Amino acid sequence: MNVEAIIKTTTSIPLRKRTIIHMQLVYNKMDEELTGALKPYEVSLQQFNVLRILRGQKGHPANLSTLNERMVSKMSNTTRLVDKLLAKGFVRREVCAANRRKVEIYITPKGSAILEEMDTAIAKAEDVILQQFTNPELLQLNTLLDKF
Amino acid sequence: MNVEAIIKTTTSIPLRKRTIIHMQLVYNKMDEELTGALKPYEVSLQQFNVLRILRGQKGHPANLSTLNERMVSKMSNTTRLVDKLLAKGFVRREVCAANRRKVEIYITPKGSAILEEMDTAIAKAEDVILQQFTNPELLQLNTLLDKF
DNA sequence: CATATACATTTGTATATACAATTATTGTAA
DNA sequence: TTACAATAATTGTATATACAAATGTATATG
Repeated sequence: MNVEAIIKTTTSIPLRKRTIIHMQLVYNKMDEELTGALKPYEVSLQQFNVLRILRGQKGHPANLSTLNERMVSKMSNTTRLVDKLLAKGFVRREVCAANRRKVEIYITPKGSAILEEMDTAIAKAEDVILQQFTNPELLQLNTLLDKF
Repeated sequence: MNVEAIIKTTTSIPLRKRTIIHMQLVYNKMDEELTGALKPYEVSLQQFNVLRILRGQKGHPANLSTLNERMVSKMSNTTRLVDKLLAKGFVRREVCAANRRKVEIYITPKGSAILEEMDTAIAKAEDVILQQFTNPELLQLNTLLDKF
């Protein structure tokens, strides 16, 4: 990926600015690839992320604030995101008996099944995104990203 | 930035998946910092980007498709983005005389003045974002990002 | 016990963006 | 020249997201 070619500029960009633009370009590319992989399932990356979190609960329910904490991209409206998953039958939502302010959200068997298919699609997309990288390079990249 | 701590997971994430999540987290953090820097000026990152492109034209106009080509994050509705800059008096829009399908967009003196202020704010935000990096590390990071 | 405060989620509203269809203009080929 | 295709921008509409206010429930304090 050549930054200057993509944003069609001839003048050279200072290193710091270039780094930030670079990150944005890579993110856009990644996002496009991942979102595309999920398109057949008609779920967004955010919705996929929530389903994965719910699976990680291994039968235990999660409430909205827990979901929010664990989401890769926090958002201000998890209620409506869960509404969409609910409409598709991928999750179940109940009022928490012990504390009726809370809700308990579970992934359904239907949600689990579709999630497994999505996993495969996402894994493929990840391979495409990272195809140029060797393992040591990925480690190196992670080390650098830790500095942010 | 510790990925596992941020998304509050105890299980270890495979390197490839971790890299992608890492990129998303860094992007979110960057975006928050940059958007925050622009908040006092009530422009979005996208609008800032367009103003910068227009300045780069050095008096020459840009039409919508040119803007779209050069934007860091492409979008499907540059018309309305320019509408907002127009409403603030930061740009001027004219029908191209040579080809009346095209429009010619110029940055106004008011837009240029405010853009200079934004530059300062953005430069500060960039410093905050990259404060942990040495120059060689930034070069190394750019080299790795090129692989995407 | 009554009242105030904190908590968890939901709802209203404004704004942003994506995608498709439409309009207007220009270029091209029979 | 006329008809058709290509180009450039705009508009309509649906969906997404942010932010603030509202709702309902639980906890703490006098």
